[in-house]
Amino acid sequence: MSERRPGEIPEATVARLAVYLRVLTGLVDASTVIVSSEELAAIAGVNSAKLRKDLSYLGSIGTRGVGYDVTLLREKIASSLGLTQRRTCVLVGVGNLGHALAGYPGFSSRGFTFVGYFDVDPGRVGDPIADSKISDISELESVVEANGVSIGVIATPAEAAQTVCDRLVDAGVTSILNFAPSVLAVPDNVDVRKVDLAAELQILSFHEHRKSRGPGDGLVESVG
Amino acid sequence: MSERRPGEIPEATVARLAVYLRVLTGLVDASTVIVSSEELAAIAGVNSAKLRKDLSYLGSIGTRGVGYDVTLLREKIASSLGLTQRRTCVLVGVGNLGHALAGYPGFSSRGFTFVGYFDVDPGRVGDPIADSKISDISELESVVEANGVSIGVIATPAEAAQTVCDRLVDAGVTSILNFAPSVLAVPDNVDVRKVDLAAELQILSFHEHRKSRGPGDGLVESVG
DNA sequence: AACCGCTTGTGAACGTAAGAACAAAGTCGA
DNA sequence: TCGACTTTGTTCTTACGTTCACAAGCGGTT
Repeated sequence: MSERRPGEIPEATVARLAVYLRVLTGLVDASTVIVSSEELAAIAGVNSAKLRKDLSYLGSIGTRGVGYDVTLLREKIASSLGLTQRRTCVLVGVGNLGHALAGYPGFSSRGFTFVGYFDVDPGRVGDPIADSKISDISELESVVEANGVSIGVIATPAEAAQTVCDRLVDAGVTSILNFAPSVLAVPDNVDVRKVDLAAELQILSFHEHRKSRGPGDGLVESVG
Repeated sequence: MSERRPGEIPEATVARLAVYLRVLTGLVDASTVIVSSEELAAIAGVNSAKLRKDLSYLGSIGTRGVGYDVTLLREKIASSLGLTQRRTCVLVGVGNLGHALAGYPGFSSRGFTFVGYFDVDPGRVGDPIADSKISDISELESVVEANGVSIGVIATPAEAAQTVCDRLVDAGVTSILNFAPSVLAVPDNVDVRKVDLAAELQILSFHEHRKSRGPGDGLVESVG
């Protein structure tokens, strides 16, 4: 039992592959040719055994006694993540955060092309954004369908997120990155990842709280 | 074995508590008084057994046969996350993303007070930002120490992140939220959470790739 | 060609998390 | 006051993820 089909990569591993990819790109830029799992793991901030196991899901890439060919490994990871083809995306909700995302250099440099930026606010429509212009939300479906967009990024207020999500899914989008603080309901074939900024701070707050109580005593506070 | 000390809440649970908290705040606004684990789980998008187990770490809060008192539960979660006291934060790196974060309403409304916004660029210093002004990075330490800042948010380019991180830690910050695409090295007593925007898209890309190959065949691509 | 040292790839042990199922404990109605 | 009904809190099972430890395999050296 628990035989993993070839090509089946665990979720936790996928998330780390993206990190390894970034680190490897840095190594390529530094003209590094070979890297050992120990070195790579140290840079990526993980255990070297974990790194080797992660990479083993992609096949036998390294050379025993030597290490990994940096360029080859980077290509293997990129191909596993499906980054050999550019992917088209749309962004919905162009407030502060939406603007920041549109200007984020990491997206286009990593193979993601934004083919549309949408907002409901007529006052914003037509405004320039990242060498393009903000479009009215009514054009969402036609742009998605015309460009075969597979990824939608939602940066609207929480109230609008589910409606936008439904429209994206109906238009054919099968992956969604959600920055709105709300839980999205989607069909099974659609993947959602959420980035919850306030939640991140709250999680840190929890750890601060725990530290300030001192580790080891759990029942300090009187609830009365 | 594996007895968990009272007050020891699993990481996975902590992350979800923040979600429950947000949902509960919505219910309070809607004047809901009582909610069952089934209802709450549905809204939060989780399994109801998981939700009950999560809440059980906070003690026995619900009433069998009835459900949970919405207000009480919200207070319990807030207190567990250490949100009963306001926490002071600083933001370093005021580019596009930094501005968006500074303007994000979810932070101050949830008990986080930003007492400083810093940047290295002299051209930006003094610019207004979120009813405050951008300060020069040289003032970082004094502001952190004067305000007992516990949380630092890094929104600088990748190259600057580790240096900024070191300075924050030296000044006494014990929790860091990192938006820069880089791995931060910190002492054991410091918590780091990272938000890697490009990685999020890459993870979605992986799932798109997997879907397009069709589920079930793992060895389609010829490697030669 | 045979050996030695190094690093990978992996099997097995451990720990954490998720989900099903049920006993405990409360409310409400008669 | 008693019993039926509802929903929590928890136990147990299964799955997933991490880490250790080492055999397998490769390059360099003699």
